[in-house]
Amino acid sequence: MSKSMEQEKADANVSGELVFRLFNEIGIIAQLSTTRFERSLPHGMSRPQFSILNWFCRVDDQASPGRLAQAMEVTKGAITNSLKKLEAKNFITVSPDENSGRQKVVRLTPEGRRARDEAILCARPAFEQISQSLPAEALITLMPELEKIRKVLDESRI
Amino acid sequence: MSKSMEQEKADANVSGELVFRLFNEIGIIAQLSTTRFERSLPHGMSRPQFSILNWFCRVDDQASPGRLAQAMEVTKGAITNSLKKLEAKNFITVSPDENSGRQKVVRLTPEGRRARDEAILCARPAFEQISQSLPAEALITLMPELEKIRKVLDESRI
DNA sequence: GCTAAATAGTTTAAAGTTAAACTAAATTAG
DNA sequence: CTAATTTAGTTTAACTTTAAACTATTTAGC
Repeated sequence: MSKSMEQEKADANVSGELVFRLFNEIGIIAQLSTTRFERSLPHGMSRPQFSILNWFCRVDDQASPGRLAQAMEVTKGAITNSLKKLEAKNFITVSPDENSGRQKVVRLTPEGRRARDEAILCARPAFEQISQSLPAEALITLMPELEKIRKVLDESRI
Repeated sequence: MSKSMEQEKADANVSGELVFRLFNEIGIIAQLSTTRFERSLPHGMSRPQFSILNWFCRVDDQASPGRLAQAMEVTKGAITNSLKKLEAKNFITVSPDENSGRQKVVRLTPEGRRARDEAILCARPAFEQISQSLPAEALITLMPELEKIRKVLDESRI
């Protein structure tokens, strides 16, 4: 046994402290980047609203609210809220599912697709400004690590 | 000129896309980690409330609301809100500044300090569970990069 | 000195989130 | 086949956040 029990405990503390600082840093970055992103979005679109439209363009062209909640990693209530906003803007349609009376089917409208493309165009300058200050290599190293962290949070979800 | 203008533009696009995905990932991690953290906190304490108490323990034993707003990177309104909650719990005191009639002085109370220590104790298991699934080396590599990103966001703040 | 501009905090409105309670529909058991 | 359980979505209450309007104080300019 190369490590004493005390040492292991100390390691755990150090590591716990590290994780804590990590999440603090991530929290602040999320806050700053979200407000910046949202200010650049058109149609009074919010980040969550954009994420849903973007999901439809990248993953599938239809989905139940529950599937969206899982994909976005938010509660069902949050999705109900976002879908209402998007439906009011005619960016999505929500219809009953023929195969299941308790589910619904959400679909992107052509306007929704256009709005998403427009949003990407509007937001690009904000992101590019940042990417100019950050070497791409750093980002490329970062991404897999962050995905790992997300996965751990996901899998140990309560 | 080793790169054509087209290539540079393509790089910018790739980089912009990367930054975008990065912030998306960070947003989800922030959301998941915040809710998990808050569920572990005692006294119905929120992450922002804890952050303020923690700041007093680590940085300075008194501050104006404005200074706290800068440190936490939130608006003044958000700080006003958080300070009210903390004052109601007797975790801080807010008094008029003798040197400036428009400023206030916020101080940690002994109860506040106890609550912060308690919070750290309560939250530790949640963080340690995560740190067991993530190699410490990865976190150590991550931190400076995240700090760099935060700094860029800070400095280019509008 | 007196007016104009900047600064510190508060308040308000609108938005998003979670958690928990609630409805309605589909499964599963017995 | 009926009763209990699980599942899908909605609603509500409580919370946080931003942005903008507003008050009050301080500093600058003339």
